[in-house]
Amino acid sequence: MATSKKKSDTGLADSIAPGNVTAKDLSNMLGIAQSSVSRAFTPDSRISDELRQRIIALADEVGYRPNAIARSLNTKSSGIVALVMGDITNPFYPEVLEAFSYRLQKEGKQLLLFVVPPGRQADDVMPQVLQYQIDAVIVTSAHMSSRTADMCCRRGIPVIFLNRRVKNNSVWSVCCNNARMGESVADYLVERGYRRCAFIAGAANTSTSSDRRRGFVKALGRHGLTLAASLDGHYTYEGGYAAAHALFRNQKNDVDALFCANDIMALGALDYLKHVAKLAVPHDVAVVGFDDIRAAAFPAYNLTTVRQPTQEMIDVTMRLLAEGAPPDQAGKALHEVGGQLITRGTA
Amino acid sequence: MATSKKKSDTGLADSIAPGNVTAKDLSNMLGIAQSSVSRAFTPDSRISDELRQRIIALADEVGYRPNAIARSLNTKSSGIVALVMGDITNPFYPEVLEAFSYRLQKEGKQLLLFVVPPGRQADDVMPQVLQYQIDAVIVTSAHMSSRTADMCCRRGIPVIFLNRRVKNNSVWSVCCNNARMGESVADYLVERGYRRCAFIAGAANTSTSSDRRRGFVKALGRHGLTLAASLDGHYTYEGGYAAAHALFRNQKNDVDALFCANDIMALGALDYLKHVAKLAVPHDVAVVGFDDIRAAAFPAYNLTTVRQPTQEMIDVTMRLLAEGAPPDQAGKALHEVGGQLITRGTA
DNA sequence: ATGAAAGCGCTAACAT
DNA sequence: ATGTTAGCGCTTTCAT
Repeated sequence: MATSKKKSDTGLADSIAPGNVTAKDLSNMLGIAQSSVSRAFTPDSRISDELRQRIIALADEVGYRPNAIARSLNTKSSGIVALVMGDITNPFYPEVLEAFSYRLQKEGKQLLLFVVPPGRQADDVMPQVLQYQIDAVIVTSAHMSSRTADMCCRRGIPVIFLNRRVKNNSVWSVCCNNARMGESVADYLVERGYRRCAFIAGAANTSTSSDRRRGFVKALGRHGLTLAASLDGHYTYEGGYAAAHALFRNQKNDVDALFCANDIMALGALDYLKHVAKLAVPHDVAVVGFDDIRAAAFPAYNLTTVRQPTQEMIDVTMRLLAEGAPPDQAGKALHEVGGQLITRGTA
Repeated sequence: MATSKKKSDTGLADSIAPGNVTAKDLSNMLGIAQSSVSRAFTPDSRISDELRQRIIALADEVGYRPNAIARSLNTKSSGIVALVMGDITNPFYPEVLEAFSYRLQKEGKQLLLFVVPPGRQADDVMPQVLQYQIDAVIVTSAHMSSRTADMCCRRGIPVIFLNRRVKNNSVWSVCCNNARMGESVADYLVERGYRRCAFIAGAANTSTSSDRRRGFVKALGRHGLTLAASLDGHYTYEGGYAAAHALFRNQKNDVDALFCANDIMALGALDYLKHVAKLAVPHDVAVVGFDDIRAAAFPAYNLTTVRQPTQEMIDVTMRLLAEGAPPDQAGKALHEVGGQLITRGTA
């Protein structure tokens, strides 16, 4: 029981009080240079296979792993990607989050998450985020000022907007072809005989909502129609519900189809129409959403919607990250990937 | 326009090429010691108010913020809390995530998120996580071996299981009073006249599911009843749907009430019962869930369920983190907070 | 109260 | 291929 109580003294780590073995400890135990230990954990570094094996073996035995913080300090890259997300209440975003997490894990990167509270901006959290030598910032469903985006850019931190188009051309945007899909929805509804089509918008000022609306209106125009109504549903369930309420409370028949800028609003609208207004969907009124969240396929809703190509959007995002280049001034800062109309029971 | 192009040369940071101003730069500009800059950003440190003001003022002007990575390196604490989450598909967990994120933001801490893919364990990601000098690990809805938990503990990293009870007494558990609420559900169903009650379990081996079941069975026993059936629904929508299908496909009337170990299974069961089996809920069969996710209140489901006190659970978790102490050997490693039965239309 | 100097644990030149 | 030596940007003694 004569276990020595010395610590970091002889350089031989006590096997009884492990926890934080360092590269120095390891090198002492093996009688080699500390830098060799570092090399053993650096791919493509000049070190003999034999030495690397010995180092790794001992490392496994004593539970050594390089300290990522120390590494980050001199490489100036932490291996951490920040994801700034508003509106996590919308089930679409947890789906994005899940996919993103898997993707980053595969690349050995970490995911630092910020949920932006309703009514606040991504800007508020950025100063904090930037203290961590983040490799990149992905902003989704949240607003960030050009000023802040530029600040990141100047620090060499790429900023990518996912599911938001942004004017600022020091950042990338990755989106679904929203306007085009808006057109598809209009074409589909008109083809099915609907003529008095309304639009339930998401949050004001969001490109996704206005792009979808623009395409929708444009295609209606091609059929000689105009928008029967347009309300703001704030991208929330409650907003969709309230919009449907506003449109149908008087049983007036001005509207026979509802295109909602996202699914969660569509669910809210459906719940009002079916359970409160007691209308028959799609007979009395059709409803179409956008995103194709999981619940859209539940029998209770069975929602016709536009599927966002989440996986492809993330693939593009990761590719942009890997390239690391900021968008060229020329302008092509927007990447669009194609959505798909999924027809179910509501339209 | 004679802006000098020198950089980090005289020590005077160029105002045209900022990005990474360091404490050293700042101290040079002010003709003071770098350690004073550090002190200016350290609460309760010995520095005159006057000097601190000057430093902060300049820092704001040039956009200096202390490098969190460098700070972490010598304080050995990164200000980052890791959240390891399985099953993000269950809407309950995004709700937890949101609340947790807000809470950590309030304390100035960062949230590192890991989503554990289905079929894998939290153990797989822990070695990676530990490289980052994490302040604590919260595990929710995922399994982690005692071995891994002990490893964290030995490194001085507190591990807290949220919504999972665990035998290992080097970690804390924070749960709802699951067994008690299971009893409440049974009492409620029996009181409403249901006699042939089935249980749809979550993932096998999870304490939450078995605790809820145990309480449920116990209370049924008090009323002289036994469990009419018990199936595994794996805590998923599809699992709940499949379980209901298995129980009701033959229109046999062995069961008149279903207690599902979580809400998302209950939604699956409800969708099958109402839209496929065309049964009347709650007339033909009652359904009760657990969690009180947002969708439980949607008119399409209107689910009677047990509300988990998410906020309180997180409060307790944060308090444990602040205290930092590992559970005392004596055993009281489990914190239970009270749930609440929310009666709606399905039972 | 402030300055000087020694690390935190690693990576990245340099040597050899 | 390996060892030696400087840092990365801070915090923290230790002086003064």
